[in-house]
Amino acid sequence: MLPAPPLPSVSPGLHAGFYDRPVVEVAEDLIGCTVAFTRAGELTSGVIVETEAYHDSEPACHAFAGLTPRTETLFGPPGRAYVYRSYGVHALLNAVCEPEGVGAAVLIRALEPLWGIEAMRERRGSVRDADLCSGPGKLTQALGIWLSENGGDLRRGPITIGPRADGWVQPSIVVGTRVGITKAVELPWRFCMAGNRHVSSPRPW
DNA sequence: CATGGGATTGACT
DNA sequence: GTCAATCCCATGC
Repeated sequence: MLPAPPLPSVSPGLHAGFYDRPVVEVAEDLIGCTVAFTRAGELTSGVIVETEAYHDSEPACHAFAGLTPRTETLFGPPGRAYVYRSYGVHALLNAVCEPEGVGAAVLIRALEPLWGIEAMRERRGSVRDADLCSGPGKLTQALGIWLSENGGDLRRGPITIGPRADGWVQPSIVVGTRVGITKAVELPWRFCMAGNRHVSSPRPW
């Protein structure tokens, strides 16, 4: 169960040091935090219910091949948005972690919608509400996040990630292996809010 | 410079 | 369950 939702304003972002830690730790701690984005004056936000960690030491991470034009943001300072195109079709949102010079990020894979649900429905078409943000490509579509947001500061916006709400109760978190990759498939670096209906498939329970 | 492979989704069988 | 869409960019010749 989620606590009462925060006010529908852009909450202050998490402090800079939050992201300057081991990426797997940040991935777990981001569960329950809030992503917000305003496009065309319309605020949409949701609670993070699923994440995955990626690190340049393992081959599933884009940064594994080193610093390239694509991975510039990944190797940059922590607390920025890494947004890239997936399968030529979708935009995927990540939070850059660990010190500058280390290529690491948390992929935001699913949200439980909080505000702007009507705007999400308009952008997503006729899908069940539980599927508005139940996948990494779905949530960027629902919030209206595009590649131009790559490199943005997650504390200042336009995309912000705010802390867990007051009264937040730590839920049980289910750990699993990452989705859709072919390398380093065994690493248990996927984190999901247990039993939450907005977690993407395949569900780890 | 040509090639091929995705951190996915939705439509269809 | 299968499969196409669609494009950035890393890799290799």
